[in-house]
Amino acid sequence: MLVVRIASPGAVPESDLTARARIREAAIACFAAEGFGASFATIAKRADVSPGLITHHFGSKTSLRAECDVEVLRRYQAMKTDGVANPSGSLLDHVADPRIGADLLVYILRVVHSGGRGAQEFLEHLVDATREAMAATVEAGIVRPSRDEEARLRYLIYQSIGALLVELATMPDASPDQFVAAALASQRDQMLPMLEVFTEGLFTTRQMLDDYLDYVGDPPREDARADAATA
Amino acid sequence: MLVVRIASPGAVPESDLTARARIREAAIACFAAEGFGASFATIAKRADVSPGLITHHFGSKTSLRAECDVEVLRRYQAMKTDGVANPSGSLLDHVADPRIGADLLVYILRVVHSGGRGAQEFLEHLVDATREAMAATVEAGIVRPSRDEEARLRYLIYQSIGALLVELATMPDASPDQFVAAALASQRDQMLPMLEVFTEGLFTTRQMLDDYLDYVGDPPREDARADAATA
DNA sequence: GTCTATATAATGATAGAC
DNA sequence: GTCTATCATTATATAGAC
Repeated sequence: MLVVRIASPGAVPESDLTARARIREAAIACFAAEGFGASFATIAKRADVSPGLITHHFGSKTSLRAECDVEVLRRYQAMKTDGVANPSGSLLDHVADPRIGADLLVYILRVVHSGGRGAQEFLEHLVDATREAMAATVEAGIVRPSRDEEARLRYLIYQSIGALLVELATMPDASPDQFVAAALASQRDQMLPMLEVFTEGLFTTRQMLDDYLDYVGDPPREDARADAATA
Repeated sequence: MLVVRIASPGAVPESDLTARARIREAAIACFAAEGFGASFATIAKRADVSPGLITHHFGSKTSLRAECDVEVLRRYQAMKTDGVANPSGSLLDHVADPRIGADLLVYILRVVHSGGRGAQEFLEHLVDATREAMAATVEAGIVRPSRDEEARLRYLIYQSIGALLVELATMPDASPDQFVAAALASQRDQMLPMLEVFTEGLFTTRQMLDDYLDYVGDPPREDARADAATA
C-alpha cells in the first residue's frame, strides 16, 4: 500500500534500496503516521520485510528511532538551507512549510509530542535556527525590537509549535498528508487574528505593559530561568 | 507515600473513603503524574488496594478513565464558577491558575496531550467557557474588538494550551507540582514579551494586515472550517 | 468487598535455519 | 542477509477463594 508523498528534499529516490534503508524509511513513515508506538510488525509490513530483520539491522527500537531522528533532522536542515527565507513576513511557519513533506513535519511534531530529551533538543535547535531570522526582520525594520529578544523568541516558538501540537492531538486518525492539509486550512482560518494581534495588539491601552515595566524595571532579568530549572 | 497537594476545590477531604473512591483519586493522581499509560499496579499501590479490585469496581481501564475525566471536569468547572474572574487582564491563564491544583491542571493537559475525542471535547468546552470572558473584556474596552472574534478566540486558546503542552512534554519526569512551579516561572519569564506583543504588536507597519484585508475583503468567511474537518 | 492466581494479548528481543 | 520460531516482559482482564 503505497501512499502519495510530497517530495522531500534529501529524500531517497524511491524504492529499490537496501533493506536496511527501506526499513528506516518505513519507520519514519510509520512513526509519523502512528507515533513512536508503531510496532515492528507495522514497520516490517511497510518495508516488506520480516519483523526479525529490523532487530537484526538496528538492534533495538531505541536505536532504530535514534537513526530515524537524525535522518529527519538532516532533511529538515537540508530543506531550511535549501529554500528561500520564508516569503511571507510571518515568523516560524517554515515549520509548517509544505515543501518539507508531510511525514517530515509530522515526525518532528511527534518528537516534541513524545517529549523527553529529543523534544528539548529539537526545541533548542529551533530557537537557535530562528534567532538569526528574527534578528534579521528586526534589523530590516519589519518587526519591532523587543526589550528581551530571547524571551520573545521562546515565547513565540513555544506558542506556534504548541498550537500545531494541539491540532495534531485532535486528529489522531489523520494521515500525515491529511494533517498537513488541515493545518494549512487552519492557518488560513487564523491568518486574520494573527495579523490583527501582530499588527494592532490585543489591548486598547499601554497601561498593563507600562505598569509591568515600572514594577520590574526595564532591564530583563537573566536569573529567572535557573530558578525554574531547579524547581 | 503521601504527597503534599495544593487544595483543590471540590476535592474530597482526605483519606478514609470507600475503596472505589480511593481508586478513583489514586488514578487521577497517577494519570496526572505519568500519563494515561499508568498501570493498574501503580494505581493500586497508591490506593492501597490490589490491582484486581480496580477491574472489579470499574470493569475496564477505559471506564476508569472516563470516570476520572468527568470528575476532573466537574472540579475544574467548580473552580471556575467558584473563583473570581482572573485578576490580571491576561487571558486564559485560569488554566494555569494554581488554585485548581497541580494534579487537576496536569490531568487536563494530559487529556489534550492524549488526543482523540477527549481532547476535542475539552478544547470546545474551553472555547465556550472563554467566549463570554473575552466578550466581556472587549465590552469593557480592555481588549480590542476583532474582525472575527471566533477565530481569534480559537487562535489564542490553541496557542496558550499548546505552549503549556510543549512545556509538559519537555518535563517528562516532573511531578505535577514541579510542573506547575516551572510553568509559573516560565509564565513570569514570558510576561514581558507577552505584554509587548499584546500591547504593541509585532509588526512595525500595518501593511500586511491591510494587504490581507484588501485581498480577502473584510467579512470573515464561515465556510472554511467545514472544509478542514472533512479533509 | 477484597484478594490471589491465572488467562490472554501485544510487543520487543533472541536463536538458529537457510 | 533474511526468515521462522520462540522467549520474556508487561499489562489488562477473568475466575474463584475468603
